[in-house]
Parts: sequence; structure tokens; C-alpha cells
Amino acid sequence: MSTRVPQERRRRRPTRSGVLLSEDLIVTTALRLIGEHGPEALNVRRLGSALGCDPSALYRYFHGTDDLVLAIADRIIGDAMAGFVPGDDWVASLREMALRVRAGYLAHPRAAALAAHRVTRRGNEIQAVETGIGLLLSAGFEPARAARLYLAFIDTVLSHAAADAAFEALPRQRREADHRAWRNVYQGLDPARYPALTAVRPELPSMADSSFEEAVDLMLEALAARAPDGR
Amino acid sequence: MSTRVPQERRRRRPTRSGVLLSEDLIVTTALRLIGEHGPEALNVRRLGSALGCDPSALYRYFHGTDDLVLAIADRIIGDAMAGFVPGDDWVASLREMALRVRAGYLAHPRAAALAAHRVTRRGNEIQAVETGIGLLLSAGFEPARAARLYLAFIDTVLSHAAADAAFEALPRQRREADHRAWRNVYQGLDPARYPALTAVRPELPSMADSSFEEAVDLMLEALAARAPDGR
DNA sequence: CCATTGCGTCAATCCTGTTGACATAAGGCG
DNA sequence: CGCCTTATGTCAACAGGATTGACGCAATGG
Repeated sequence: MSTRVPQERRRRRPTRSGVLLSEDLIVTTALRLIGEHGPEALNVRRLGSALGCDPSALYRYFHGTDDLVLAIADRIIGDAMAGFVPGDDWVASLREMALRVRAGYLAHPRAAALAAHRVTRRGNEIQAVETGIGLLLSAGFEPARAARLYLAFIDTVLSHAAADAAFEALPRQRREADHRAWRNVYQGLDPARYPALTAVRPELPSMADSSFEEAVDLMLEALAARAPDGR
Repeated sequence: MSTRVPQERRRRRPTRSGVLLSEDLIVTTALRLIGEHGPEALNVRRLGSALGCDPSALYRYFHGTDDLVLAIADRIIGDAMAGFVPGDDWVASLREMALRVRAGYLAHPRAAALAAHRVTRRGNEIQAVETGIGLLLSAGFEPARAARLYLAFIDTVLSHAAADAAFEALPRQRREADHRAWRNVYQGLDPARYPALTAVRPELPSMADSSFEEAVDLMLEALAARAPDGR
């Protein structure tokens, strides 16, 4: 039933276990569930039992699972950028923006994985774009160039963060299997056929780690090298 | 049953409807299904009926759904890299790899949305990693450094390509709405509150375009700057 | 203090993926 | 040429998901 969710709520009735449900409480509980028991713990049954209500009660507050996920994503965006103030060093500031975005995504990987590529056009996003482009303008880039370079930078950050979140959102078994692959599969290859892989063999297990910071640093190096006013 | 999948296949028996199953045919059909009806259309029942076989027959070829997804991912990689031969110029070669990967993802945007970010551990992926790391070794990087830098590079390429594919996989309406947002929402902002956005205003509509090539070029610039042997 | 109705509950429905048992035909071997 | 083994397609069943229609209790306005 998709017309089940009312605009405002006046009457509220405690569940069998005495809890007063609300959109806020549900989102908070969902985030706690994900944090404690991993991304796969978020489903209506488990959420219902964590809240002490029937699973179907959630449909009084959200049209469905996806609606709930979007509500969660909205909370994450607000939290991630809260209180950020750009400093004098534009490179360091862009770096902090990148780390904050990633941290926000990784704090709630499953929600991030589902909502990562959606454009919000809302206050927080607009403010972030303003800040980022402002930083590149302060580095002396021409406006058109600043806009294009900001886009390349933030897209790299967002897509990397989304990739990391997507990986974290996998069920534990698959995550560990992907991880082990670099040890098991890639280690035992024919040296004659795969000389490069053989040469870097000791490094292969670390291929399972995130390259986020290395990528951001490379990107920032390139931007700094192109900047008219230096750093 | 996870030991159900044999190494090689000699005997083959037609299904009730006369089709001869094979790993290749299954992957091809899965790609077609996803391309036609979206990623959520990929499930064993539907795939079975598209192939003209019982759903459980698929478990003779793949350990489970995830295994199938990895095979699909590897197919996309294979198609994208087919016939690629690295040239003398390592920067140009990495650039072509990047463009090929992106083209491969964009050729199957909906499947890419499903299978990006995974380690396939299969032939095509292994070959691609071998090639990429080989290029960085040829640039004079130490093995450990080459491996880490390749990871940063390919992760950037893959996550960017995945983001582009995800955007392409959106329904037309949503894609166009996102596109218009940069014109409509961002153009009409208060200049006093958003000075940077106002300064780059003419450039805003182009923010809807992909930044893939710009990002790859920045990344390659940084790599070239760090390379011991130059370009 | 009663009537209204919002909302929590229940049970049923329809999806998934996965597997153990079964059946049958392909292909090697005598 | 025919038999035997066994690979492999089929069937039926199970577990566990999302979702919803009907129901009835209790919070609230009058």
C-alpha cells in the first residue's frame, strides 16, 4: 500500500512493547542496526524486532525499503559535512573534504552504496560545491577551469568512496572471498606467463586494501602542479 | 551444493527444450536479460526460463548467483580488453586501457552497475592486471610502488566508469532531470551567498557531463611526474 | 465519556536462492 | 552393438525475504 504514509502525525500509539515509533527513531535504529550487525542486518523483520514492533508497522512511516534507505542517506549527508570550514591551504582543505565524504559513506556503507550516485540538489550538496569551487578559484584557476577541475576531483572522490562503501556493503563471506582472492588466486600464477604479477608478488595481498588516499593524493598533486598561484 | 561445478565438461545433455547449456551461453543470456529488463531481472528462475532450462541446472555451472555475477564481470572486462596490445608509450597505453574499460562498462551499463567493484579472480581480469602493472614497471617504478600506483589508477578508472554506467542506467526521465538540475537549480542562486558558483555560472550546465577523461588525464599527469624513467 | 480513526498486529501471498533426491541419456568400454 | 557409469537436467521442498488487506484496540477531539 503506497498511500499508507501520512504527512504529519498527531496520534501516536505505543507498540506492544511500549515504544513510541517515529520516523526519526526508525532511522536512528536502522543506522544502529547496520553499525552493530553489519549491512545485511537491515531488513524489515529485524528492524521491526529491534524497534519492538511488527515489521508491517514500518510501512506506516515509509513507502517501502527504498524510501527508508533514502531517509537514512539524507541523514548521512548532513552528518558528514556538518561543521566543515575550509582553511587557508586549498589543497589541505580539498583533502579534508575528500576524507569527510569517504568517512560519511563508510560509516553507513549499505545506505551509501544504494544512494551514492543520486544527485540531491539540496542545501548540503550545493554548499559543498560552492566550497570546493571556491577553493579552486582561490588557487588562481580561471572560473571555467575551476568548475571542470572541481568536477573531476569530486567525481573521483565520490566514485571512489562509493566503491569502498559498496565493497563494505557486501555480505561478509563475499568480502572475505574477494580479499582472499589476492592471496590465493593471484599468488599461484605461472611466472613465465605473468612476469609482472610475479615481480610484485609480495605486494599482492595489499591489493585488497583501499587506494582511496593514494588516489586523492595523486589527484591533488596534479591539481597543485597546474595551479597558477601554487599552493 | 558448492562442489557441484566440474572443471571441464565432456558430456552434454540437451534440456527439455533442446538447448545445449554452457557457461558462455548462460553468461550471454544473463547479459541480454539485464540489458533488456534491468539488473533486478537477473534471478535464477527468470534466467532459467530464458534459457529453457530448470533454474537449478544453473548450479551445475556456477556455485551460486554471486559466482555468475563474477563471470559476467569478467566477460565485460574480456570484451573491453580484447585485442589490446600495450605500446611503447606507457602513459598512452594506460590511457587506452582506461578508455576501453569505460567503453566496456557503458556497453552494458545495467550489468556494470551490478558487477563493478568486484574482484572476479578470472582470466580476463588477471590478464588486465598483469598488463597494467607491467606498464608501470616499464616506467621504472619499484615493484611495490608499481603495484600500489596501479591499484590507485585502476580503482579510479573503474569507479569513475561505474559511476558513469550507473548514470546511464537510470531511466531517461531521471537522467534528464539530473541534467536540468545544473541549469535550473544551480543557475538561480543568491550571488551574495554563493559567490563561487556565481563566478563559474556559464560553466554550470557542463557540470552534468562526465569528467572521466579529465580525471584520467590528471591521474596520468601525476604518475608521469613521479615516474623514475620519465615518459 | 463517547465516537472516530490512526496505527499496530496478524496472517496470507508472492518472491527469492538453494539443495537433496531422482531420472535419463551420453559416451566409454567390453 | 549393448551395457554401465555418471554427468547433468528436473522436480519438489524449504527457508527467509518484502509487502499488503483485514482487523481491532486505544488515543484523542468534541
